[in-house]
Amino acid sequence: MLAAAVRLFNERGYDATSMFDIAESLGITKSSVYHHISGKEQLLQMAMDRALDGLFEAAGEVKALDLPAPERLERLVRRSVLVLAERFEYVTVLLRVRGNTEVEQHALSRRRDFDAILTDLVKQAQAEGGVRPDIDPATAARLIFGMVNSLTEWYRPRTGGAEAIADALTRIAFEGLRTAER
Amino acid sequence: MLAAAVRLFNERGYDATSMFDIAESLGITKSSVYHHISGKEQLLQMAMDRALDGLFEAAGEVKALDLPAPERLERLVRRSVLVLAERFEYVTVLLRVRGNTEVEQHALSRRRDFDAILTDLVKQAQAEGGVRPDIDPATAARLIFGMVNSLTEWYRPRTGGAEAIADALTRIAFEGLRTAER
DNA sequence: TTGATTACCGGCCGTTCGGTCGGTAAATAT
DNA sequence: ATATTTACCGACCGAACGGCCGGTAATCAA
Repeated sequence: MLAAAVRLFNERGYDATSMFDIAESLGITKSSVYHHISGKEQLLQMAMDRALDGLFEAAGEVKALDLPAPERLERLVRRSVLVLAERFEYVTVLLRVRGNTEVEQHALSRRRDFDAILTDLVKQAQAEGGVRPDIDPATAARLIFGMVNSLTEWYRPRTGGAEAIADALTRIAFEGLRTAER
Repeated sequence: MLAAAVRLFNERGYDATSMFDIAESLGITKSSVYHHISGKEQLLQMAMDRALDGLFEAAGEVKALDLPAPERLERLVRRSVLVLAERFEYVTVLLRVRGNTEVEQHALSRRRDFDAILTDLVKQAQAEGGVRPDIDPATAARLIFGMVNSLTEWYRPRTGGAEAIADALTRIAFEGLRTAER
């Protein structure tokens, strides 16, 4: 049921999806939906938590690695792409909330926490050398993860391996588009 | 009035913004709003057009330049950042629509046209050399512009020059985060 | 077999929304 | 001074929404 709801949220947007729509897509009535969940917001909450848990899990694993910071940064970028691909629809929901309700604001708060972890990792990588120090760490972190998050706009899980995308993305992020000579 | 509406759209989302909200923020009544415009969707339409016109204008100007493709690509990326900063709220609205109505689908169609222009430019740049050929042009175009578009998520026009952001972004996009040696 | 739990349903309620309509007051033109 | 256009308003409408309630049918435990 969560899956059905999330699919509709992404198709039409959270606000534009009615409880009737969700019920209809499951072949039951609206009343029956309320037998299983407490309300529309709970579905949103569950979806966002699923996405956030995946991201923090990835961050935790990478943190535990005994590697130089630039290496850890690259791993986290790559892992984030894979989490996004795995939990695609949930992450898509997460990245669209505007903070209108308390539930949404709590999710935004967790996103900011994740952001802080990233910024810190970039900062470390710059300090250790291996990542260019001429870009503000917070800006770099946001740009790189802006690129990652933009996947929700066009990537479709069916299309093919998330690894190929992760490769292309990390290559651009760390080596850039420009070829060495010309 | 368009500016007031767009501000609210971005604060709470298009669906969550009522015509009453818009009227209230202008100090007039809902009925008065309808004296000036035909409906809520027209406001959305106008906002999205303002954003799209800016982007296509930038694309047209860059196309007219007598420069190698990689150079034109970099200019377009930079110009896009500046357009996004200039027409920030309008672009933000544009990048949030899901295609629920005909008006929205028309905007999405124009976005796809812009995307095609970009992909083509990347392809040319790869053919001329100067941009790494080992990444699918469509993927590269989407990732780079995903990074650009992600600015709507955190950039705030007040904060400071858009040029600084444009510098950081093009540096990452073309040269990458990694330093040459370490 | 019986009792309880679980899944489901039709019908309803209060609210909010986008939009309309008839009419008034101010500004502008003649 | 008068006519016309422009800006605005209060009251209202039908539709859609999230959610609730009382009740029924199926499932399952004893």
